Amino acid sequence: MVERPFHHGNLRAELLDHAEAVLREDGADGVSLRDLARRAGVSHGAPRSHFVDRQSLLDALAVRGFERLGVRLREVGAVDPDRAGGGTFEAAVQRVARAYVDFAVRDAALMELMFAAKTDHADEAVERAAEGLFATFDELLDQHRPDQPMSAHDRRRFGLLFAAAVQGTASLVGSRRISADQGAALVEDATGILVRTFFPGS
Amino acid sequence: MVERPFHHGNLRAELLDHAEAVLREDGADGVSLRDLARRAGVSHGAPRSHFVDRQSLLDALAVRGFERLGVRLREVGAVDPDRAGGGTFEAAVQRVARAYVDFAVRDAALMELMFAAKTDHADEAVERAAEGLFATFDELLDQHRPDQPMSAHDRRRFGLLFAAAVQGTASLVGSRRISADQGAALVEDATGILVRTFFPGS
DNA sequence: AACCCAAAGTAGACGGTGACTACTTACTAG
DNA sequence: CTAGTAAGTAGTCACCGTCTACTTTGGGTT
Repeated sequence: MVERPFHHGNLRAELLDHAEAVLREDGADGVSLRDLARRAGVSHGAPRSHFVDRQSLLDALAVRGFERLGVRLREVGAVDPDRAGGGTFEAAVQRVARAYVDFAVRDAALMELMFAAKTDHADEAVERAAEGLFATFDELLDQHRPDQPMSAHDRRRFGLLFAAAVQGTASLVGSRRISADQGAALVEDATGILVRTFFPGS
Repeated sequence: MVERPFHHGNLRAELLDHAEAVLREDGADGVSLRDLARRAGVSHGAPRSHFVDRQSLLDALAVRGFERLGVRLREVGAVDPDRAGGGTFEAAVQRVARAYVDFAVRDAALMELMFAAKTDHADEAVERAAEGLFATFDELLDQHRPDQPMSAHDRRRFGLLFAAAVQGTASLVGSRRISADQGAALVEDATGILVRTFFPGS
């Protein structure tokens, strides 16, 4: 790391890292390309080599967010009989729901970026990343109890209902309309209702 | 309305009207105090007499949004036996849910403002307006069928679950993760499940 | 009627920002 | 060795939010 006259290679990632920190601290409005350049010790025009736009920087943050959230949900969502706290399908869904809301609490501003209302047409990479997250939901649902098969129609319903429940709770918590604790209880309640509705036998 | 050298009285409302239009057209980022002043035919410093901040203008928009949404939901939420399309409790809840999502579709950017992730402490007026909306939910629930009384605990649960469902759907639709039609079907499904869970007899 | 005073609007300035352009440096493939 | 390209620099421009000092307006007070 000796005296690099020109930055060498990882500026894009460094900018995104700083941006993530600023985002957590001051929200999306606090994210300025010039400030990020300053933090990276680079001229104010340098970010333009990696992001044509300020919006494209924010989009890249959103993509990262979707990926990070997806990884976290997959970590937590496996139906593992040996896992402490229950290896049932419902337990796995509960863990995913809880992790989703936790993510929204910790990174409320990032979450807002990921689910921002698009006036003009959205960035393609963001859309792909979002679809990837929904695909992760579907993977999770494929772990349901094989003795109670789910029709394709019902799996789709469950996926959407689950997404609405966790996203709604995330939105309410992120905007401080309810507390983080209330959010945790709420999403647990909602998930329980969903599981009992689709798997009455449990 | 003849030749008013100084604007006379309704500038605040006019600014908010223009702001609402710009918000719908270009999103919150497109709302500029100077631009609004220009549209109102007023000097660039004039808005400062009514809004100390750009943020305070946006907060006022959010308050207006909560009020408008509340009015709409009350219009639609009465359990009226004579109403076409069903005077049952479930029908009323369905209409409210549908109106909520419709609002989010039509005014996605405004909705985003209303449920923005607050980094610093929120505006007091916005919080009051938001609480007013939740109070409207509670009013609606008080119309439930008297032959199946609801405990205070369950009413609270229902209110939060309903809020999460409609807000989650609104968020998914507003961010174009699902289409408006999918959102309408989704929120209907969710509401149906909620009603059947809390009023199994229906 | 004269005065005062607060509210509302004007005008100018300052620093910060996103975006654009022309230029330079470093690296790499042929 | 060299040509070409990706990455970074530096300067400029228009716009914006905010601050300050000043002016206009109109309603009460005495």
